[in-house]
Amino acid sequence: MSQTVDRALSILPLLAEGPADLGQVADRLGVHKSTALRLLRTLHEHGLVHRQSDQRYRLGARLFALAQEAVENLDVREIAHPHLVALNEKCGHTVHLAVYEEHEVLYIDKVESRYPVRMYSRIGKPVAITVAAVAKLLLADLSEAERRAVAEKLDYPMYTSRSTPNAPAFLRELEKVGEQGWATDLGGHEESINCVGAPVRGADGRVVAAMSVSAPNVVVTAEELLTLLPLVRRTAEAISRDYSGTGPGNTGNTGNTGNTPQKEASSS
Amino acid sequence: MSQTVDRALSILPLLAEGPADLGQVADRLGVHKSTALRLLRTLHEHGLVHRQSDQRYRLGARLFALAQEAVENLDVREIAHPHLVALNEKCGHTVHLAVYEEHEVLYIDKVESRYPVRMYSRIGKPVAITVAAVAKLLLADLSEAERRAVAEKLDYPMYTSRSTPNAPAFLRELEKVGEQGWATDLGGHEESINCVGAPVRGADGRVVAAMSVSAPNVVVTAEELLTLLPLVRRTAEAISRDYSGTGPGNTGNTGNTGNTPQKEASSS
DNA sequence: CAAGCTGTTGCAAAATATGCAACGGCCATT
DNA sequence: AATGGCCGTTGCATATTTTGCAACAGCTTG
Repeated sequence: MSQTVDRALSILPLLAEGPADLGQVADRLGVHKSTALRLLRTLHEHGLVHRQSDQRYRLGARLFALAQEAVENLDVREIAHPHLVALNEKCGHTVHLAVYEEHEVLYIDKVESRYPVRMYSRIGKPVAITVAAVAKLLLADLSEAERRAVAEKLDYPMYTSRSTPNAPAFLRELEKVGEQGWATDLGGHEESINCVGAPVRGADGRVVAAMSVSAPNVVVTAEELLTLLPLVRRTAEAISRDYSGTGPGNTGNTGNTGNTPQKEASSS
Repeated sequence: MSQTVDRALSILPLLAEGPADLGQVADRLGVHKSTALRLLRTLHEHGLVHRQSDQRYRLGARLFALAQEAVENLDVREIAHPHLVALNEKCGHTVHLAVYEEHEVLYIDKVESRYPVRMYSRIGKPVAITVAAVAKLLLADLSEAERRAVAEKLDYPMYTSRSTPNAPAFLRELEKVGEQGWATDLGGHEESINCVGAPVRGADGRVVAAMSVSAPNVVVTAEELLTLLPLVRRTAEAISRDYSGTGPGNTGNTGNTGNTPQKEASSS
């Protein structure tokens, strides 16, 4: 809609691949060097782009800070967090919270396992959408038309032999998940890791987030993990109740507009 | 330099404070609603902004993904990571890696403590710059003029009674840190948490990153933590050697330009 | 039922971004 | 040591793009 802004924003994913110099940016944008320079300068002023010692550009610090602030202001996350911690204290495994947005599912919170074996995942990282328990829960709540549309646009990488192979299988799985109200991922992403998840619902009954407990085979078998299902579901329902209490169905924040409260702090 | 882009980017920090509707955005930008609409649309197309169910806008998912990709492509981080893990395995405490950029210090990697007591901090989060050991290390390497300039622009919040109180004290501390080649934070940020850190240097001897080990009093006393200093310094030097080996002094990446390799995966 | 609010579109005026060409610094080459 | 080439940078005139306006549409509120 706005050409200038469009071009400027196209620089960001480009730099996410790695540092680039002015010429490379201009080429890939298909614009004159001077134009690219001015766009980069504007991005630089806003801290979204940083110029390193060799004069090349890469993504800047403010980007992290923004993403950070954004995720901390998500009210579902705020409400869910203590529940996730409590769940982790009970079972000891890794707990995740995820949301669906714009054809992507991404983690917005995580409580690390107490066991020495940990799994790789990170807040903000897009989820393996075709296999993750949280992804199934979130997609299962979409209308059938939307599900179909999404399912057909996806790739179905075979992470393991138990990964969801194709769109029909995925749609069947989503239907099942939608009916039973919970989901699993049994070695569909990494051979040795299993997950059990449950949905968090708003006041209108729609799924606004999904949570899951994950653990590797070496700690508990899939069957043992499944015994946690009632606990997981109860936790998800507790979050849903808390969440429905605050804002009626939507994603309204707590009302802090205009100033940025620093509620928690970090340490060296 | 580019007004349109400038305005569009100004929307991001605004939304970081919390969701806002069209009118609010237009007002705070000082532009007509239709203008704000078109800017928001462009941001939306790029996924930087998301429209929630109540029609209000907030920061979008792609922002997280971008920040994520960016941090994973930082070569210092990539090189340092195995060393940090190894250090964590030896001592069991939380290990941090941080860089300085554009008047901010921020964490770019973290290995969690193996002890049940953990500390709050998150990758991408700006560091408490006046007290953190890593911040002292990074700022100590700036020229005296820069140090002075930075120190005078800072706030000096008294997190605890042992926080750095003002600019002169901070500058003295930086001088000391620069000379001795290591730094501490003994309860300056949170009363019960101590840190020891050491600098990572590039081939030209300049400090490119800083690492630290942090532990709460309840696990080890400050004196015990200080016995780890040689180990921390050796680790930092090992990282420096690895880092200097790759690119001569700069922040060159590994050469993956044009395609985005998916080297690691997440799980539900 | 009407009034007010919010978001949305088409259009003409005007401000803005664009590409060009020329300059300057830097490194590598001859 | 000198030169050639490369990359980033600037001023300027052209014209493309954005902007604000005014009117419309959809929704909730009085």
